[in-house]
Amino acid sequence: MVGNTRKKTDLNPNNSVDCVIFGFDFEQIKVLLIDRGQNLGNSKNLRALPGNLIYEEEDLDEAAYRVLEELTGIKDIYLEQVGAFGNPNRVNKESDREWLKSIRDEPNARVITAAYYSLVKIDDFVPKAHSFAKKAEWIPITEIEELAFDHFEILQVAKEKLKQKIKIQPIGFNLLPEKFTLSQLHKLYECIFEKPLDKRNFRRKIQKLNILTNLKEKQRGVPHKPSQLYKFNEENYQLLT
Amino acid sequence: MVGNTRKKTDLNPNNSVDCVIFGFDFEQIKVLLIDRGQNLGNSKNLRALPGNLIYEEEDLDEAAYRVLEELTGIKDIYLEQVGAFGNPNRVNKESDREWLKSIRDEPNARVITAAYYSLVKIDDFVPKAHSFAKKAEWIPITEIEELAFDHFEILQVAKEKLKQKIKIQPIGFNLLPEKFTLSQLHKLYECIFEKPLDKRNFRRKIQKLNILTNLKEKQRGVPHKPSQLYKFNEENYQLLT
DNA sequence: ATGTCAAATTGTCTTTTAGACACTTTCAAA
DNA sequence: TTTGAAAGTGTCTAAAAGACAATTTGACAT
Repeated sequence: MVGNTRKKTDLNPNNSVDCVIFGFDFEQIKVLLIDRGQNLGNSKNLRALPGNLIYEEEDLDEAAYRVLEELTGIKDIYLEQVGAFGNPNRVNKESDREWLKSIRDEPNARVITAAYYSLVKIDDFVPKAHSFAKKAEWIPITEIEELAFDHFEILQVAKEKLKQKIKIQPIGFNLLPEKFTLSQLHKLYECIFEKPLDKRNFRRKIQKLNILTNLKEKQRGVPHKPSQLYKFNEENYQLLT
Repeated sequence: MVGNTRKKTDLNPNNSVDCVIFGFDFEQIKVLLIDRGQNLGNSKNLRALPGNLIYEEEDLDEAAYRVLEELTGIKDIYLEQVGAFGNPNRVNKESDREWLKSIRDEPNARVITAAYYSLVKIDDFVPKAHSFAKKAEWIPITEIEELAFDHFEILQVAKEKLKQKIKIQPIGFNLLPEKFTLSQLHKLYECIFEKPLDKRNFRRKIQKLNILTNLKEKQRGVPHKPSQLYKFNEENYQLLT
């Protein structure tokens, strides 16, 4: 699917994709959320997952990649489908209805969404003052209590799928920069599983996978013993399959 | 959602559910498929997964339960979502287009489907000569090579999800009658994993779960040592969580 | 130069789980 | 009573998971 000659009327008014974009800042897991900038008298200005209607001639995965690129400019992102969400009431909050009226041609259409989650190196998308600022923000996952539509529910399911997936496949590297330390990887796993993991056992287990390359290079400028830097070894990883 | 006063015009022309219904006859895994009864000159009469458009006011899960009940008469079935499938070309086979023309008001609509799989006691639905016969049949999964639409792909994904799920949760009981033997359960797991499993190791593992009740009752009329009968122990199972 | 702080790094022992492996028992039918 | 066919059963080994604490290293302050 190429070209940007699509018109708004090529949109499928009944189907959307929504993306749970996970990031990691070495301290906590964050999720990229949209601030819709509503100032409604009574109801809260709830944030939302980035998402949009799909085009009539567009595959679902394709639409998810498109939405992510439109929002963050990032291509070749790690993406997994979470599932389909189609509760007829998913759109019934007053503030959500208001918002749809302002952006959709058919604000009352019943919309079924295909949810995805993606893992992103957090520095690849820094909300800037003049771009999306006030529109897209990294929010710590622990601070998210309520979202627009059924997005909070989607987030919970996505979190669960991520936990399951990372037990089976070492996809965590998608959340880290090229060079990282074992402590950072360790912290990442603790954040995902939401519980402490024994340092020695974790290191043993991850090293046995044989998918880390020691860069023979050390952290610099830290006020304590500097850590070895590693990178993800794509070739060895492929051999596992 | 109650009442059967829905009209055909209440259907959402863009969204459907499709169900992979697994059964087990103590020998192999079977899937309940629809014979669309097409006699087309050139192309094959491909079978399809049971599925249908959803109603505008219907939840996805609800629609899956409805489709299953309409087809089999079975309620309270084990159901899991597989995911959303929305390739714009999923409907492009000639025979599929023909068929849609014969049953849909908007045969050219782009349809995104939410796929589910369900586990069924095979005797709960016996296709009979005068009911669905020639319309719905149990087909051994190993014999399925091609299906209508993208249903073969959906089947593959459903199979994979089932494999993953049953490693974590003992959902296999949904495929067996009230009373069953350990050998039958063993055979079931072998069929799902598509490989032989050691008898003693399997028995040890399943018994340690402590979710089987020995009925102190034996198989009768078999020309060999009769087997103990067991039932699934719901209470102990709940305690595991 | 020396000491202190903070995080990095490392190994052993125990428990649990997975996997390989073969003989005896029990009923029905001949 | 013999035979056939599947049921039932235990041990040993290997691998994985989990608990647990002391030493090392560089930056910085003194």
